Amino acid sequence: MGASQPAPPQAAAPPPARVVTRFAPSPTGFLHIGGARTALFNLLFARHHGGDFRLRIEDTDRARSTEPAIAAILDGMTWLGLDWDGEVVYQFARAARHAEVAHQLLAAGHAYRCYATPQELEALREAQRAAKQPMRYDGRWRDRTDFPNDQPYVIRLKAPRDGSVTIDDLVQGPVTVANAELDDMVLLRSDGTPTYMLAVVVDDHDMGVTHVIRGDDHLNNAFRQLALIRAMGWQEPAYAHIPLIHGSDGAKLSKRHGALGVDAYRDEMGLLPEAVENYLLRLGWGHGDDEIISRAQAIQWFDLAGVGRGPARFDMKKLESVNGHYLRAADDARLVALIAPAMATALGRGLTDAGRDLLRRSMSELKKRASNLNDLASGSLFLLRSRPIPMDDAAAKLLASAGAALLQAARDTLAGTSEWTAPALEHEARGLAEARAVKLGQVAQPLRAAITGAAQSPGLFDVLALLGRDESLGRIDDAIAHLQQERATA
RNA sequence: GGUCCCUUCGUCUAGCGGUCUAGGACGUCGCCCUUUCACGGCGAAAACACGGGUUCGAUUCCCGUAGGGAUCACCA
Repeated sequence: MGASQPAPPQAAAPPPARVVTRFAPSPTGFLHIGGARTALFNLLFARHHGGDFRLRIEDTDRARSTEPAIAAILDGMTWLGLDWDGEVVYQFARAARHAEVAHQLLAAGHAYRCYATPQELEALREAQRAAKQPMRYDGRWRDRTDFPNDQPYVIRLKAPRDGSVTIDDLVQGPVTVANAELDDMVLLRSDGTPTYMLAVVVDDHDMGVTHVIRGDDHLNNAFRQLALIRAMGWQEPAYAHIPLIHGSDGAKLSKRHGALGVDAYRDEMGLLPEAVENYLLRLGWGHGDDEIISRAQAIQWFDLAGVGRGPARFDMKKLESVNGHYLRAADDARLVALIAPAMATALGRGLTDAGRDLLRRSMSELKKRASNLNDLASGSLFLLRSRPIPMDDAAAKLLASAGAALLQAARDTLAGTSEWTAPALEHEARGLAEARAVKLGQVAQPLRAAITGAAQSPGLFDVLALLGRDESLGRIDDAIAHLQQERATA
């Protein structure tokens, strides 16, 4: 600790404070996957300790902050169920309070006016760069009192110059930085607005934040923020700096591999929020061999000590796999509702109640064959198509090589079944295959093509049962008619 | 470049001095199930970055090297 550190405010231990964490995104873009994970960890930690999870929008940069970005962040948080406590705090609205603290520091002698111009500082940096010296403010106004009257000035923190500061980071462990490495940061700009460094510290303090959990790109900032906290004599929060997420190639996450808004994971990739949450939780944190972890279990198990110290790579394949798991576990009616819009678009018409009911009844089979909602929707389309349904190339080939005669025989056999159920239909089909001394597949594949328009589908007899007698027979008739017409024109 | 952080299968991770012939998951490959595709089941290949220490004993502790990352604004 530096010799010039002020004494801790209270020697007596304060009562065990209620844990308060916060997620503080700046609304310059959308809520990306890394931010979502940071928010998740903050939420889980707070809930684990029965505390509060707050949300603060860091919109002090007026030029870069936008309304749509704020809306997108709130939307993304809501979708993922990252429910925050209390009101959202907008940092810009607190600028007066921030300035007040800066002036308080100035009055107490913990801060000073600096009249160096931006050009002057740029020249300083240039000289340092040329001399291969570390680039930092040299404190030229730190002890001066000959202030010009009409010149603009900034307020800088008079930070300790000797000694060092150690942060016992809850993820990174003890990290020590010499005070000589830190320069006197700007608290209040010459236009009177607060800098980020000032704003975070004041807001965290005023919001009662006890644990600052954020990306490790802020680790270096923590030391300067701590100097400010100590100058004010405030209670120091605990810090936890979690590693950033990297792209699949190990480079910093970019548009190419995953650094999209979470809305893209929902709207474009068709992922379920609980799957994204589970994947994010496991990215950088583990609990033994557990992979599928519910929110309730996560709250019970989550701890900062379990967070890895190295950056993790984003792996879309695994996310899809986790999504597939949650898709299969999801409620059928919910899935129907989720894919209905996309299906209506593909079909060019809205879904009828009968159509929705058919989807719901088929869902247990459909969802086993999809790992995201897009595939689920496209894989379900054949059920709702209007006759005659379109054939893909594989299906057309299957029908052509089978021939109309076989289809007709199959149609007659199926039509003769006493009850239109999957077991009964399968029994009939097997009987036909046996009578013709062919494998079941010889009969089933052409039928599948006629019924679904594809070479792959859920179990054929389940589909027949689901579609019903009239629709099924009708589709087979369509295929037969098509084959005969082709032969006639050939 | 200065400072700080990190390093177990391709990827996410378990491991917190002997239980490691290093476990799980995704991916890959093979087999089974089977009317197709999936789901599911079984199995295989696949890792402690390197070099020094400390120790009776290092994946586990310490120090280097290499590699990776973060950060050095009147941005956040």
